[in-house]
Amino acid sequence: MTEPTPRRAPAGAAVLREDVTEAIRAAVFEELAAVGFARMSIEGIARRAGVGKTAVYRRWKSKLSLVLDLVGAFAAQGLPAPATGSLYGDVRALLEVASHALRHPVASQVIPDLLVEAARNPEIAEAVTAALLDGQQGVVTQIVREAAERGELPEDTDPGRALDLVVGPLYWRLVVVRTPLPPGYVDDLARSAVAALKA
Amino acid sequence: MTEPTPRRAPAGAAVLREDVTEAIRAAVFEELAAVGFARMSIEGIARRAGVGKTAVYRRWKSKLSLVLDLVGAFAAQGLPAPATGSLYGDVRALLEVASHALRHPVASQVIPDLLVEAARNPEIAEAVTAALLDGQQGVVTQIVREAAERGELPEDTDPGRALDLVVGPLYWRLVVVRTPLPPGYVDDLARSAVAALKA
DNA sequence: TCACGACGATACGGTTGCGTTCCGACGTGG
DNA sequence: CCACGTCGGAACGCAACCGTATCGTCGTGA
Repeated sequence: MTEPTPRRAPAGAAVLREDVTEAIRAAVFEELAAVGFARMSIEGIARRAGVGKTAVYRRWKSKLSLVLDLVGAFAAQGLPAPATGSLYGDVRALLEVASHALRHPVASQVIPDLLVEAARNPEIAEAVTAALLDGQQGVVTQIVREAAERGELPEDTDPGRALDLVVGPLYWRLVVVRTPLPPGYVDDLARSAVAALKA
Repeated sequence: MTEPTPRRAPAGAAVLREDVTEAIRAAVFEELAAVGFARMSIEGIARRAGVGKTAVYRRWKSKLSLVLDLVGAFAAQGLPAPATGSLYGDVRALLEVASHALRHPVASQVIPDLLVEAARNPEIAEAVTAALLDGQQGVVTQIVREAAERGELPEDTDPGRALDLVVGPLYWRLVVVRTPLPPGYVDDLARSAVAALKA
């Protein structure tokens, strides 16, 4: 007489298993990309990760804290500021990194999804701001400051507006319009952004 | 003996009542802004509109067709193209209209929510594109063409990229960053966009 | 005048996810 | 060597919403 139901795989030990934790993390990103934060469920995450619901609840107390934790981990990474020696070079490098990130299929779904959710949930707003916006703002602020020191930009250039001019068009194109970028688009965009900043 | 439960209000006639239809429409926008498309339910709409679920199902067969119908109604309106006689004036007028729309609390929630949903649902994508993006693209295309005729822009200016440069920064600022606009921001942005286009 | 059909209300069975609680299996650290 | 605590799995009661059906009420158009 064989087992009527297939026996489950060997279980863990008296310590949270890191491979299980990692599987959950990965599943959250996939689920977030596939259905969005609003539709995402703990059951769906556990199903996708191939773990029990209990494994999730043992680590996080809710869907929100789970996502906040993951987003926070992103924030800790930080974003390296380019220092190419010219405003155009710096802007172009920043746009290159950003366009690479926003073309990633998971990121291009997750980021706007969380941004929309942030408009309804202050906790998400804070986490996303810290993870994405603050980093970009910091980089742009530094780029502007260095350009001002070189005399490429006026001293009183507003870094906030600079961020809008540099990142706004790319985000609009990649996330809102969602049309493929023609060759040389990022270069053209960097050129346009520099012209806009100097105006 | 009085009524144990309060009797319901007088009911309708053998024709779909327009006031009920309108109440549902309004409730959909409010619900869409409050909880988003993903979380929105027919029951919630009926509750908010103060009507029975049947009144909704009598008009639309699903949440999706309901939203598609409403979005489609927006598309029909069309967007007037400014003709101020100068590229700066036209761009400024367009940004003025757009910033006014995106500052409306309902629109600033509903539009990005539907755009995110559009990335997952082709039907929503088509409706939103027709309702919002095509209109804006058309206006920008005309503005660019007229500016080219005046010699303000090169003949080969790409209208698609022009839309990115004009609308992108404003959308980023109002919908993504969600920071209040300083005085004169739209004027500065129009100036910057014109400089970017000419570069 | 009166049949028709929309109205709100209510109830139905079904589905999904919630958060919790068991369970037996299992491996690690004391 | 063995107690501890995690493992996946299963089931729990609860809540919300689905889409449909059936009420009695009531206004309109023929």
